[in-house]
Amino acid sequence: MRLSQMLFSTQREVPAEAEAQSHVLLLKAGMIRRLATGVYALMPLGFRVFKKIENIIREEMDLAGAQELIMSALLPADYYQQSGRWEVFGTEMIKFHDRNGRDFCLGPTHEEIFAHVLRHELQSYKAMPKTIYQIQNKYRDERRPRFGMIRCREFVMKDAYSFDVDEAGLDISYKKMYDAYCKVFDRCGLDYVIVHADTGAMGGSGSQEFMIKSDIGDDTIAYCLSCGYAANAELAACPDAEPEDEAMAAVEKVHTPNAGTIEELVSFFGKTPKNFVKTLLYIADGKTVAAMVRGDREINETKLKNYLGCINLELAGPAEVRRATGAQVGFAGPIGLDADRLIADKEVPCMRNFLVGANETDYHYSGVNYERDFVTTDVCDIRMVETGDPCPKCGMALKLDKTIEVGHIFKLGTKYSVAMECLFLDQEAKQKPCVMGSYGIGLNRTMQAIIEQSHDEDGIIWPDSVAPYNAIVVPVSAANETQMALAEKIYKELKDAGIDALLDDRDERAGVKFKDADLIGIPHRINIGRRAADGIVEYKQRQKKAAQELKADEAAARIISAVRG
RNA sequence: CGGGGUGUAGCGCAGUUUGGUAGCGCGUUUGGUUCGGGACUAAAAGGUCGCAGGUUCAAAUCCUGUCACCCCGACCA
Repeated sequence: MRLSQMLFSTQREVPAEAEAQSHVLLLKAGMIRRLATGVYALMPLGFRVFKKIENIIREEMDLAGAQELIMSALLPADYYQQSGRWEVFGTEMIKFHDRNGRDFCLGPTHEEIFAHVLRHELQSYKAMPKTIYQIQNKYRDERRPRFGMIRCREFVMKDAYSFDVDEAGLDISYKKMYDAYCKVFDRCGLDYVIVHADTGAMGGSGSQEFMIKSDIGDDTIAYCLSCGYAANAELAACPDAEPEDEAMAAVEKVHTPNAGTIEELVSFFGKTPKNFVKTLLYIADGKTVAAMVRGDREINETKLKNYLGCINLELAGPAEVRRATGAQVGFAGPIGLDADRLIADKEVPCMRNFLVGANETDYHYSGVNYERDFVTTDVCDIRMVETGDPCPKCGMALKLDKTIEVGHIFKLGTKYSVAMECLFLDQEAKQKPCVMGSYGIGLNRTMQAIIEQSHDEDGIIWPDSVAPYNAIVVPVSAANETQMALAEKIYKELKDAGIDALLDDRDERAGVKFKDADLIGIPHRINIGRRAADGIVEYKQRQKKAAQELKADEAAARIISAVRG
C-alpha cells in the first residue's frame, strides 16, 4: 500500500476524550473513531490489525476441531426468556420491539441460541462431541463504557460452545479450548495470566479467565509466585485469622457526634481501623442482609453473593438503612439490628474488644466481643484478599494485580441444555441433556490490550503477528529520483515475498514520516536516504533505538526472515 | 445508577466572572523558501458557540429545562 493513497491520518494533539495510553494511541494513530459512548468505528489501519487477530483466532479454533458458523445478532426474546436471562441481563441487554410489537434484543452472548439451534443436530450421543463457534458482534448496554475498546457497547466476540455427553467429555473439550486460547494469546504476543474465576450470571461448575496485567484493568487477580496459584481476587479464599487473647472489656456506649465513617471514628477514638468492625447493609433479592468485616477490610460482594445464593445484591440506600437500624448511615451495628440475616466475616469472632455502630445516630459501642455481646446467623469468608495474605495453597504471601480480561472459558454443565431442551439419546436410549461449555474472546479488547502492553513514548509497537503492515519503506525525500527508485524496488521485493508492506511516498519531510511510522507501530522500517546511490539503506526495528546500515537486498532479506519467523 | 467535570472550526483550547459584530495553536488549501526526527513564510477556507425556551435594544456570556460526552465507584469479553 502506498501511504499517499491510503485513508489515513494521524493526530499530533492528544484527544481529550481518552485517558488510557492505549486509547490515546489508537486515536492518535487514526485507527479508531468514536461514534457514541462505547461505540467505535475501526478505520482501515485499525481494521487490518483487527482482521489479523481474527485470523489467528480462527486458525486456532479450526485446529482445535471447532467448526465456524454464524448466528444472528438480532434475536427474539423467547430464547432468553426460556432460560431466565431476559431478566438477569436486565437493562444491559439492548431490547426493542419489531413492527408487530414482538420483543427482540441484540445478542449479548449466545448460550441459549446455540443450545436451541444445535438441539436438532445433536439428538444422538453419536453426534457428539461437537464444538461450534462464531465471530460476531455482541451488544451490551454497559453502565459505564470505558477506555475506548476495553469496555464498549458493541464489540466483536469469538464465542464457542461445546456439547458433550458427560462431564468427562466436557473436560476434554474444555482442555482443547484452554490450549487453543493459550496459543491465540501467545501468537498475539501477549503476556497473560490464567486465573480461576467466578462463573457469575453465566452459571456452571467452573471457569478460568485469561488476564492481561494492566493498570487500567477492571479486575484484580491474586497470585502466588512460589506455587503458581492464581485466581480472580473476588474468588481467592482468605486465611483464618489468629484469635486475639486480650481480656474482654466491658461494653460501653460512646457518644460519637458526626463520626460515621471509619476515618472519622479513627481520629475520634485515636485507634486504628483494625479496632473497628463495620456493618454494611445489603438488599439481596429483596431481603435485608447485614455483613460485617474488620474496619480496614473490603467486603467481597462476589463471595457474599455466592454464599447467599442470590441473584441481585445491592448496597442498601439511606432509607433502608434507617429502617433496619433506626439511625443514619454510619451507625449500623450487630446489636439490636433488624435484618433478615446477619453475616460476619470469619475474622470477626477472632477479634477482641472492638467498636461497632450502636444503631442509634451519633452512638457507637466499644469493648464489643463476638458471642458474649452478639451472635450472627452466619460466619464465613466474605472479605477481599489483600496483598501479603497467605496463599490458600502454600501459605506464601499473595500478590495482587489489576488486569484486563481478554478471554473466559466456562464449564457450563447442563444449565442451558436443560432450559432449552437440548437433549440427546444415550446408548441405552435414555434422554439426557447435553453437557455444555462456553468460551469467549473479546477481539477489540484484545487488540487494545496488546497496545496497553506494548508501546513507548513514540507510539504503538505491534508484534509482527498482528501488525497492520509488517514493514514500511521510507524514502527520505519523495522528490529524489534515486531514492524513490530504490524504495520502489525494495517495496516490490517485499510485496513479492508476501510481506505486508507500506511505501511512504508522501511529499512530507523525513521527520513527519518517521514520527508517523513510529506512532502506528510498524515493526520494520527501511529508510532510504543519503547513500541510496550506493544501494545502502538503513534498517530499523520499531522496538530498537538504533538503526543499522545495510545493502538494500540484505535489509529486505532480514525483514522477510523476521516476519516469516 | 450515584458522585464530580466538560460542551466554542477536523483536533487541542481561550473568551463566560463584569452581556456589545467569534479568537488562538495544530491540521487543511494555494504560493514561495526549505528538506534525515512533527520546518519557515504569505494568503485562504472552515463555527446554528450542544439543543430548546426565557430575560434584554443586544446573549457564547444571565435564567430555566434538556441532551451529549469525560472522569471516580458497583458488572462483563
